[in-house]
Amino acid sequence: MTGKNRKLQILREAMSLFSQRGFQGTTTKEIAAAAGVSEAMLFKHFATKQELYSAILDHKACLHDEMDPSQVVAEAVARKDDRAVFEGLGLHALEQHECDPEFQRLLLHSALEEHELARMFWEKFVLRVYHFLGGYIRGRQRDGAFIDVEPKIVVRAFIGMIVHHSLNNNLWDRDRRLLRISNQKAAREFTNILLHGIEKHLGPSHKGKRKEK
Amino acid sequence: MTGKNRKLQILREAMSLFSQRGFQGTTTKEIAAAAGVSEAMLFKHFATKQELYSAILDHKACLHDEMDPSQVVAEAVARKDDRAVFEGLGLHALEQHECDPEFQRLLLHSALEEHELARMFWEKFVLRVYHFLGGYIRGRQRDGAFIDVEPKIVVRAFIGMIVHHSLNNNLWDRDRRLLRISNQKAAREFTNILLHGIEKHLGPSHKGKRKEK
DNA sequence: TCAGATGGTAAGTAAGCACTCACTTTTTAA
DNA sequence: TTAAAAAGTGAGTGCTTACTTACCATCTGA
Repeated sequence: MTGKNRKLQILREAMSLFSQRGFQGTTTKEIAAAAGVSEAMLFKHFATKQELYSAILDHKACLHDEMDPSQVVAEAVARKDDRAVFEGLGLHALEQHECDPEFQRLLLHSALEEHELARMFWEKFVLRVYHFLGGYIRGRQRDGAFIDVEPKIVVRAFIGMIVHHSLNNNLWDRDRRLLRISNQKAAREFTNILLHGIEKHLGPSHKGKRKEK
Repeated sequence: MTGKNRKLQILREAMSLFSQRGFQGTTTKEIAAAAGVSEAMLFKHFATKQELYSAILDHKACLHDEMDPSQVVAEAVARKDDRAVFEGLGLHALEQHECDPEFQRLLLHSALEEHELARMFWEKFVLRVYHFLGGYIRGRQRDGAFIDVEPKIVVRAFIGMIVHHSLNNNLWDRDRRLLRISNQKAAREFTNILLHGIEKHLGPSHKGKRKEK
């Protein structure tokens, strides 16, 4: 097998094992065995175990440059179709998480271990999502379509529903004992809640709640 | 120092270190040093490192028997004050997380490492919250106060906002670069969103959205 | 045909790990 | 007062870890 390919294979196995057991919990012996080579070979490609972790970062970084949230729902944004914007973004995220659950685990491990990967993801991805979605919400507030809440709070609320749901699905409750719904339904219902809330709208002759001081 | 006290002290230091670095990432030497004793002393109190982890479980388990979600907002539930129920529960959770951030980290580590602690927390706490809050929502739906959504989905949405916000605050964005709001405000705003959504309610003469098929 | 690049390994090494043992000091209580 | 129990430790033990060394086998192109 060629050097390039072997290197990639080692990297993939390392990512898989790191995501399962964390950085400290994974031994170079295990990684080498999983990749079907000797430890010596592994250390020919990556001088240290740390370097393997950094390589993951490089490998994933390029992946996330294309992962631009604004692209996913560009058309819905243009049409100002709020439902399509939130539902589209939510569904996209849920499916991303579902088809690559390893990455979510890897991120969590790296956040707990305060690894660079977590910071990178934050800077390169999370900030951008907040900026993009926050901007959209601000625009719709100017249109008079949304109530006057700090957009960041709305973003946090929506991302919270989505991410928490994913985290439940592939960390806490993998066999879906508590809630088993399709990604489509989840995205639709969360969007519903975000846009309409759960109280029945009784028209303007409301029972005069909203005791906002 | 008496045996009981020393044992407790070792346990506390162990919890603190496990929450920072995980089970695998913490050495018995470090724990002993933090507790100000020799490793030999540590192993007199806990036969193995694993036993230390289990002891944490026992130590925290009793703590969470009193931590009954229904107690926190019992009075609001009786009054059917939806806002007070959700806001009260949310605020309680946020403050719990803020005053004991170690526990959240510990839980995450144990979930990733598939430790018993995570399963225990799930069974003893998460299930109960879902049951309690789900029941309340179902009741309010029967009252005609809430729209007809699967209550579990609403619970997941709300818990998602709260937990994700806490996770941001003490894992991803500890210096609150992205969003810095008080727990009160967070609980209030999330509750607002859950109950009312973010679209402006234009009364019944609505622009005929809701294209639900 | 053969030098050197390439892909690969068995067998180390030193440090670190969980855990033990033989032993000393302090406290307790009869 | 004293003996036993309790609190405590220094110096290991054997195993595992990240990483190295010295070496083998198979291509490749001049």
